Amino acid sequence: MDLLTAEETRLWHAWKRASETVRARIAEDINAATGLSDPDFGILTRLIDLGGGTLRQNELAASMGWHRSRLSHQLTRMEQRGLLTRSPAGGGVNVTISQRGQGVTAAARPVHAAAVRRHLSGMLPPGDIHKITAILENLYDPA
Amino acid sequence: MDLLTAEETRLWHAWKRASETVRARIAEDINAATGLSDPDFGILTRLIDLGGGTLRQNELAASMGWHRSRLSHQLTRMEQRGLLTRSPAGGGVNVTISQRGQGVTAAARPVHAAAVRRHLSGMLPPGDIHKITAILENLYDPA
DNA sequence: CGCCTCATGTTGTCATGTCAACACGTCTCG
DNA sequence: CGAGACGTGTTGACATGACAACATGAGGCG
Repeated sequence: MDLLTAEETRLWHAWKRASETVRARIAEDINAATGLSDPDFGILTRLIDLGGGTLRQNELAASMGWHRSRLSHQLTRMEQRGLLTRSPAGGGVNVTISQRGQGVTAAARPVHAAAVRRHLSGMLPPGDIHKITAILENLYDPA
Repeated sequence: MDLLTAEETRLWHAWKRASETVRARIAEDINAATGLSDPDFGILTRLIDLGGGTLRQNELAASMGWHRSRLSHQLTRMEQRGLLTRSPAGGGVNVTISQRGQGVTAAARPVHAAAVRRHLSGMLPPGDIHKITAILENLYDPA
């Protein structure tokens, strides 16, 4: 068949609308409470959780699933706002969270947790969460 | 509890990654085949499917779930590329798809259908599609 | 008519995201 | 050592998206 069936179209529209809406709602909660954007928060938490405060720019990009240039632009903006610092390190660059970055991240975590529950996990059938997670993971990285 | 459990964090990461990846893959298929971006395609199909080729800018914005300024910017770019025209119409503006716009949209539809199947519906457990659609719809517009 | 209000778009500014071109080390191999 | 190849980042140009300020015209009401 050439075109989408009504059921497929409905799935496609629901997917797009849900993706945009959930992302926007959670981002807005975090931003209202802390001034961090969604990309800001993702980077800062990875610096702490994966690197104890410091990561090679390279590894950071891989863990975010981002291209180098995207990360470079984002880090430039975040560095200007004093959330982190960059320093050359043997064939690469180390990214280190600043004190201000640590404080803001600590403040953002519970807000983020509440937002994820309110706008995402709390809206899903409780018994299906594990299965849904597996389906989502398979979408972007098929087994 | 203050912070997310490991299971919740996994869901959140999977959600974000899947949202971005699926959107990007489908958009890239359409763009490679026709030069249209995802917003381009959304607007052109709505002009045809909802208005038979012409819609008030107002209605177009509502059907996309967009703010006026976003639509205005997008239409400016699309008008410059000859995909549509704008003309004042009693207290508003009529947006009309051009012939070129119609041709490109017709070419894009089967590509879009194939992309949705390859990157989204085809990756889901077949028996669960209806349930997943309902879950997604409930996410952005709770019953 | 003259003024006000509201709906509708437009515009400017900035953040975000994508892509291609470039810069700069390190490493290998001659 | 020295010339490339490669890995790693940076930069510039542009598309997209969010938000606020402004322009404009239609309607309502004196």
